Amino acid sequence: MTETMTRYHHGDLRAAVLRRAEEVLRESGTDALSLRGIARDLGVSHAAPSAHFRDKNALFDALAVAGFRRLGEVMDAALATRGSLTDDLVTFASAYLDFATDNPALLSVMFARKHSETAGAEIAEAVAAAFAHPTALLTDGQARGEVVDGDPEVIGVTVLAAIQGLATFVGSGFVTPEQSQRMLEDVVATLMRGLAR
Amino acid sequence: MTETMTRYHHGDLRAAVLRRAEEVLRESGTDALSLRGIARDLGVSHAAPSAHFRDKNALFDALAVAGFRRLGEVMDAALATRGSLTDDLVTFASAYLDFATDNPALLSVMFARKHSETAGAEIAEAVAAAFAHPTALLTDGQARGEVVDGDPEVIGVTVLAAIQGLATFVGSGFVTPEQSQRMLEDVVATLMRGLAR
DNA sequence: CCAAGAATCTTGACAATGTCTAAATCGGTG
DNA sequence: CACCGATTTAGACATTGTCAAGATTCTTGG
Repeated sequence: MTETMTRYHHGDLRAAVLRRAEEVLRESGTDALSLRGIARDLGVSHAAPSAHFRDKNALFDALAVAGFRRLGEVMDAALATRGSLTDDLVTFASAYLDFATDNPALLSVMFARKHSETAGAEIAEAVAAAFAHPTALLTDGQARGEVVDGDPEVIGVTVLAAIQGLATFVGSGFVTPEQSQRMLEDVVATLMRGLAR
Repeated sequence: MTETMTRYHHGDLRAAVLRRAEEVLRESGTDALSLRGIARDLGVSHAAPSAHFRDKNALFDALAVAGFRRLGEVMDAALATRGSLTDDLVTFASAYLDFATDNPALLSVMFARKHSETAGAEIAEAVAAAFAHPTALLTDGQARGEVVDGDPEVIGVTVLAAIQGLATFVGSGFVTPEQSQRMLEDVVATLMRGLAR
C-alpha cells in the first residue's frame, strides 16, 4: 500500500489478490473488478495473478469459497451466546443481513451460477457449514419442545429461504438496510406464528 | 410480425435487440452477452444498438424491466383460477420457480444492483405489480378467515422472501429444479403451519 | 410536394481487458 | 552448488464497450 515493500517478485500473492479483490468488490462493485487492475494495485505484472488463478472465473470461485467461509464465521460468532429460539433466529438473520448489506457484490458472486466443477464441491462444503446453523437451532428448539415436530432439514430450508430472500432484496436495493431490520423481525415472527388460523 | 425483419437497414431494432439479448441470456448466460455479438447476430453494425441503448447497463435495465413485466404476466396467468390458499401459494411459488429455472441469468440481472436512477422507478413499478399477488392472496384468505390477522403487507413479505430465497437457490444451482418442487411444497406447508408449538 | 431536421445506422478508431506464449528470476532440494 | 519447479515478467492478440463523424432513411412543417 503506502509502504513500498518491494520484495523482489515474491510475496504472498494469491492471498493479496483475494484480499484486494474483496476490497474492490466492496468499494466499487463487480464490473470494476479486473485482474489487470488488481495486479496494478499490487504492483505486479498484469499476468502475475494467472499463476494462482487460471481464469477470472477461478478468482470468482475462490471469492465465493472465501465468502461462504467468512459468512460461516460471522454466524458462529453471532450465535456464540444463545437465547430463545425467536431471539436466536433474529440474531442469525441479523448477522446474515449485515453481511449482505456490507458485501452486496460479494454475495451475488457467491450465488452466481458459474462455479467450476472442482470448486463446486469446495463451495458446497462451505455452504453446508454456513447454513447448518438454522437447522441446529431448530433441532435444539424441538428438543426443548419449543418447535413443531418434523424433519429439521425441511423446516430449516424454509427459515433459510426466507432470510435469503430478504438478503436478496437488501442486496438488490429494493429494501434499504434500515427497513430490513424491521422486516427481519416481522418475518421471524410470522415464521414462528404461521399463516393458518 | 411473421414478416422477416430484414428491410433495408431499418427494422424494429431495440425490440430485436431485447429479444436476442434474452435468448443469449437464456442459452449462454450473462458473460456471453455482448452488444457487438448481438449486433452481429442481427446483421447490423456493431454500434447500431447504441441508438437505442446508451450503455450496456441501459440494456440490462431494459432487460430487468421486461423480465419483471413478464414475470408479472406469468403469475397473472398462473393465478387465473383460484383454489385454497395453500394451493394458490403453491401455484404462485411454482410459477415463480419455473421462471427462475428457465431464466436464471435473467433473474440475476433483474436483481442486480446497478439500475440507473431513471430505470429504477420503472423497475419498481414492475416489481410492485409482479409482487402484489401474494399480498392479495393473503388479504382474500383473511377475508375468508383462513389466515391469521395482521398487516397483509407484512405477512406477504415473509411469503415473498421465502419463495425468493428458493428461487435464488435454484438459480444458483444449489438446488436442482427437481428438488425445488418438493421443497416448495414443504416451504408452503411450513409457512402455513408455523414453527412454534 | 419538398426541403430541412431528427432518427437511425455505418465506419473507423481507441483504450481496456482476458488470455496465451516464451523468457527471466527466484526458492528450495538433492 | 547446480538444478528444477514455482513464480513472475514482457509481449502479443483477439474481443469488447464506447466515442466521434459521416451516410442514410424517416418524418414533418411550410
